[in-house]
Amino acid sequence: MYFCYMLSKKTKYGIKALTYLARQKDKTPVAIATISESENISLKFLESILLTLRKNGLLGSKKGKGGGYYLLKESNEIQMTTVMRILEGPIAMVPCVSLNFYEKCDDCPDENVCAVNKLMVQVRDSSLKIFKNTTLADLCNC
Amino acid sequence: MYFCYMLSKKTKYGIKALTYLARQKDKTPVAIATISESENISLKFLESILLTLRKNGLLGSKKGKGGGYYLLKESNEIQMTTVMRILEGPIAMVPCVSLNFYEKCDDCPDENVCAVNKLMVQVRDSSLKIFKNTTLADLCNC
DNA sequence: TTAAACCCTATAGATTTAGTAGATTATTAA
DNA sequence: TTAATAATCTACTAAATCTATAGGGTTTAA
Repeated sequence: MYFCYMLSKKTKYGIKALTYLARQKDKTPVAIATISESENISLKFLESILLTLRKNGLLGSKKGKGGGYYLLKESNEIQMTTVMRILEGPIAMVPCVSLNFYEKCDDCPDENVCAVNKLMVQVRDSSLKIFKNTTLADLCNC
Repeated sequence: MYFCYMLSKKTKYGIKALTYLARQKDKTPVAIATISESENISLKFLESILLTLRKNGLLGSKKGKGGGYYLLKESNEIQMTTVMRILEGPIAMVPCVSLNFYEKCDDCPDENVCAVNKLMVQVRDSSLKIFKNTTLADLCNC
């Protein structure tokens, strides 16, 4: 059985890594290898994930000995909408329903009559609400 | 920009075809080609979609001249949970969160502490609620 | 005889999930 | 000051899987 609109491992691992960093007491850098071992994530894959999180302003990094990654904000200031948009892309399941990345369907003459649009608008709104009201702090058990 | 946990065209087309059939006054069979032209869906693709909907008990079919597909139930009796599960697969975005197709993640030692699990349970519940409370009739503007 | 569903196979292209190899940078120890 | 070390960063490659069709032939009923 295939899970069709499935969460990618990229996002899954990214969230796990972020919560790992959120559980740290201070903001001293944590090496990729440390997170990789603790969370059972392929090192090189995690490397690329943390890089995109850094490039999108969620993480800071320090090179060289004693280096690693650290959160740039407090964990209760990081909404899951931000995380999801960076790692997974738009929240909407159809482009014609996306707030930030709207695209018209070429097969659909009128969105206001489209059943798919009507249904997915609701799904988008409810998911968005959850992602907005949940922060990293809510997820990291601390 | 890629939509990562995107709705497949299979599901999209399937929902459109179902609402097309729901809008018919009587239950006389409608040919695939008719739906295909009206909804701008590739004929052969639609063929396979309608076939799976029939095999899963949503549609009836009639072969030969004047044949086609028709709804087996009233449109207000067809929940979108059923449609989504047939076309798209499990509602959950992660196997470890699925009600009907649960699978443990091999990387995750304890689901009760897992941030991804915690978040996705909420998303599953809210999506499920929408799909359960929406029927074909709600979507077909009639 | 014709029009329709049915069934099987193949496939280009995209995406995901990595793996491999090496470059660059910063710290630390000699 | 220099060399070693440890870390991030960059770029290429590749297997596996999934999507969205296309083609062609068979069966059934009017």
